[in-house]
Amino acid sequence: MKTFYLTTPIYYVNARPHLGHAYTTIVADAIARYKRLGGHRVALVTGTDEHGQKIERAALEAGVEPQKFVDTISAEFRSQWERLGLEYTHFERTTSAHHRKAVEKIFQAVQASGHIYKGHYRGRYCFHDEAFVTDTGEEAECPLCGRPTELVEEENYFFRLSAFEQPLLDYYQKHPAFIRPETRRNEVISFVKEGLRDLSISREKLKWGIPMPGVEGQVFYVWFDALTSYLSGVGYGHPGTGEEKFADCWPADLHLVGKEILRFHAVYWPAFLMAAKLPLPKAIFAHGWLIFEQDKMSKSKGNIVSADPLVDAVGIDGLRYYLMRNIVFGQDSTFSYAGLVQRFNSDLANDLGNLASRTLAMIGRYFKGSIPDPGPEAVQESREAAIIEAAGKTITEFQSKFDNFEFSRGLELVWRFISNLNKYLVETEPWVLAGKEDEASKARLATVLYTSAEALRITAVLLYPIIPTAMQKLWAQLGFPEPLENMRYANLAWGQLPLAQKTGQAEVIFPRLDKEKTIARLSAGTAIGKAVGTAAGKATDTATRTAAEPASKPQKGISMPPDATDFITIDDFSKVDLRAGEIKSAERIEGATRLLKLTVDIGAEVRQVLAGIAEHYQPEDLVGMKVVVVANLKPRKMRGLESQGMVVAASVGEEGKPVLVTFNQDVPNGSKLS
RNA sequence: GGCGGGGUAGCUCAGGGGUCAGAGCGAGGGUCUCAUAAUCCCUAGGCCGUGGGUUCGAUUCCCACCCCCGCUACCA
Repeated sequence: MKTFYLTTPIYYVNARPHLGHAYTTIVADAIARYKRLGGHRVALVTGTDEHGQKIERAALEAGVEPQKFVDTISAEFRSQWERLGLEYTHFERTTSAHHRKAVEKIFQAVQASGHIYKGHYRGRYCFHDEAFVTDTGEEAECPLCGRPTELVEEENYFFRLSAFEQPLLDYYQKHPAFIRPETRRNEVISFVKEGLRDLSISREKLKWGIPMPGVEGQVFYVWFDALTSYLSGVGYGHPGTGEEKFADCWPADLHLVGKEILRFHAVYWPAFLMAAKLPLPKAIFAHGWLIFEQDKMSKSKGNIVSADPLVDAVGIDGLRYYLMRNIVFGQDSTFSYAGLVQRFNSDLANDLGNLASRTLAMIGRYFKGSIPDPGPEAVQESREAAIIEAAGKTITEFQSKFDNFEFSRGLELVWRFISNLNKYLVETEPWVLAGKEDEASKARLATVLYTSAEALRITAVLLYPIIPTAMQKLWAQLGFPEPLENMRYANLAWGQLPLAQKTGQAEVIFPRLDKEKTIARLSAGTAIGKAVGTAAGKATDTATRTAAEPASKPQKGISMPPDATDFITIDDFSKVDLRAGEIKSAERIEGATRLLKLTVDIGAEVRQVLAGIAEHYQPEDLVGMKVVVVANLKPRKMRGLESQGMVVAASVGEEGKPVLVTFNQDVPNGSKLS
């Protein structure tokens, strides 16, 4: 059988590893373990994407060579995975020598098939975001930052993406499971149907990249370089043994990506591969984002959640379980400390942990810690038959859910089984049986505790991919000397718990957490970036969206009170020219749901100001209202209209409902606030 | 604007033309005592977004509307 090969994205090193990165990688690790128990050899490649202008610049600002800069951050990713106990077979770096060979090789293959040509790239460019801006008119502003863009032109090499429109559509059609979830697949198809433009794959002005072979002064542009890591990670372009490994692994069985980079994986990547005459990956799964509780954590303040404090609070398995169980894989999910702690207590501590604890305690007490003999079938009752049947069903259905990426559903099934067992113990009352002297009761007691222990054994095997450490502990407590990871689902069936096996040392596997205290502790110490200053710390500031990045939107809501390092001086404050103004007119803007166009009299002049308050204010209610205007804010165009300032409003609640600031007595228009 | 997804109990969601619309969590009450003050049992009376239509009957089908979200290309 071919090795099951899956990948995480290779993470861009302009941001330190955070919970979003950890999420993707944890899922990948869980799938890898699951596949191993399913009898597959598994290759899991993760890594870091280390080229590009952002990196070049961040290194410059940090005062180090780019290579040194990326070495530092890349190492942080590896140490993060180590702290999380994540196992991968290869960590690819795009600055490695063999990756460079792989990029050259695939480029030559694509070139040989005639899909590369030299052309001129002409477009508007935002220097701040280092982004090319398309589909905009003259003097367009950057959609990301609002700053003006400049027209640039350079000679580039292009990939003839347009030639792959139909082949891609055909491929999607023939392989319905290629892009998942379904809704993402629809998006990709509709994107491709609108027509594909050729893609420039090289850059002239960029220095920090892989040089294009045979061409002076051009380096590969991001995706041609980055995506190829999926090939170089399993030996593509490596001389010697690489060939063999590549043949065993490629095509990849699964690329796990965040939804924000799906298009590159579902359109560009297959097109590159088709052009290079390489087989296409079997599946690409785009997961959603973790949306952080906005009043507790705020990206704008730079305190993106790191996985480390979460692990300190609930353990690696607690975090893994939460992410796999609480999130419907593929969908966005709100992340909250309360949810994390609650899941831990109710599912892991109360249900599973307690079941293990009570079962093993009774076996210890009533049978001197040796697995009792359930006796002949005659002494068993319909209750046991029901448990046995439920176990069988759980084993098969759990796998069918997991095979279909429905992790939360699969776990739900296991917990239904666990719940059955807790109920079973209450109904059979082994502690009562233990107090009786007759033979029938003794036999019954043995049956009940065997049943419970055997059910735990099966549960441990099923749950190993999700909560490996805890299940290995349970495994040892059940008395098994060999590692749990050697088990195979194919052999998993009722009745394999060896009789008279001595159980191990009893120990609580999931100690219940004090909810209030844990949440308080988490709220106090989850920020990264500030406290952990290194030469590379600057990278956080330029963080852009990466896989599973939290909070894609500008943060609203109540942010944390500033700590001492956030103080500004009075001079800083006085840079902001705040003026009292009177709203003279207000009207809706066609096609805009949130924006209102206001004219505000600020004394010396009347300004046109656009405000995103249409959802909460009626235009007619605003006229005549005194408001506070930021008068020296750089004008910016929105919806084709220029906004010459902003009105100040409180941002209330999770939705950030705006409440305009006004005065409690009349003030002349133009009064300066200080 | 176009395309796609969605609006169901406090929360996260499932369901699907017809017995009282479901689950988990949370909350309230009760129970046992083997166990991690855990388990187990009972309780929640939710206009199933709004308005029409089809039908003996719609939350489930159709139409319109409102609201939310995603995609609509070269930051990664």
